[in-house]
Amino acid sequence: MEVKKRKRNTRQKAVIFQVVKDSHDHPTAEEIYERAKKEIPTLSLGTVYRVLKELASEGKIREIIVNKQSHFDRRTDFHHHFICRECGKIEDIETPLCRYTCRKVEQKGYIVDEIEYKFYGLCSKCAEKLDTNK
Amino acid sequence: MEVKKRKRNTRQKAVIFQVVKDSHDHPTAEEIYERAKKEIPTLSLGTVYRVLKELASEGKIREIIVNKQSHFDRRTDFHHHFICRECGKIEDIETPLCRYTCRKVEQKGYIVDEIEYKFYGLCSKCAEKLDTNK
DNA sequence: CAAGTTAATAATAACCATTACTGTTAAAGT
DNA sequence: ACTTTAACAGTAATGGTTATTATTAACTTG
Repeated sequence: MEVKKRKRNTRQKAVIFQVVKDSHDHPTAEEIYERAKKEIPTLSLGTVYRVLKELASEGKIREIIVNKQSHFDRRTDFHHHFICRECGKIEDIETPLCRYTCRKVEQKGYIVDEIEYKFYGLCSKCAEKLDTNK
Repeated sequence: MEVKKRKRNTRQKAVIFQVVKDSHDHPTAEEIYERAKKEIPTLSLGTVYRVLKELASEGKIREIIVNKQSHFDRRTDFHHHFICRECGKIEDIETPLCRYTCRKVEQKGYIVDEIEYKFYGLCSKCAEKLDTNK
C-alpha cells in the first residue's frame, strides 16, 4: 500500500543548506534566496521556502519566527533569542532550561516538545546610540 | 506646533474592549469581530484590527502571536503560554521571572522590556486522545 | 551507459492575515 | 443646533508564504 518516495539530493538543497550553515546572522527566506542565487542564478524563491521547511523538519536547521516572519538559524542546540526593537537584529541567548517551569507545565498533563524564550528590547549598540542622542 | 488630537469614546471601541475582557480563550481579530458583531452588526473588521492595536499599545489588553497570527489576551499581567500543536488551544502558564536568565541578558548590555516564553506540545486532552488511539 | 521514471524544480498564480485608503458618520466642543 | 474632525464602514492593496503546473534532472533499471 505504502509507496515509498525516494528522496533526491539536488544541488539546490545542498546550496541552501550550506548558505544557512554559513550564516552567522538569522536570515529570512528572501535573504537566503539572495545569497544562494550567487551559486545558482536560476534558483526559485518557492524552492527556497520548500527546502527550508524540509531542512527544519529534518532537524538540520531551526526556524525562528520574529514579527510574523520566518528566520532561519544554523544552530539546532538549545538556546534562545533576543530581538532588538530598534535594528531588528536577532541575537543568541544561552540560558539553561528552567526545571521549575517545566515541572509546573508537566503537572498540568501537558506534553512539551519545544520551549521558546524571546527577549525584546534594545541591543547594546542601539541602547548606546539612543542614549547619546538625548 | 503640536496639534493635540482628542480621542473619542466610541461604541465600537467599548464593545471590542468588552469582548476581549469577557474572553476566557485567546481569540483572533476575526473571532473578536464575530463576537462584537452581535452587539454592532455594521462593525467593520478593519475597525477591530485598529482598535485592538490601540488597546494593546495602551496596555489594556495583550497581543500574543501564535503561528504568525495575532491573538488577544484579556490578561496583561506577567504570564506565559502553552500552545497545543493538535487543537491549537492556547493555555496560560504561570511562571516566575527567571532572574538568572535576565541577569545574563543584561550583562550583554541589552535593555530588555519584554519577555515571552512559549511552550509547544500536546495539551492534556489531546495527549489522552492520541494515547488511547494507539 | 542509454532509456525510463518521477522527485524536485522554476515560474507563476493564489492565499490570507493584516494594513492602507477613502468617502461618510457621529462624537464632542462651541 | 452647528461645526469640526476623529473614527468609522467598506473596500482595495500589501506582503510573506503556499499551491499549482509544466519542465528538468536525479536516480533506477535493463
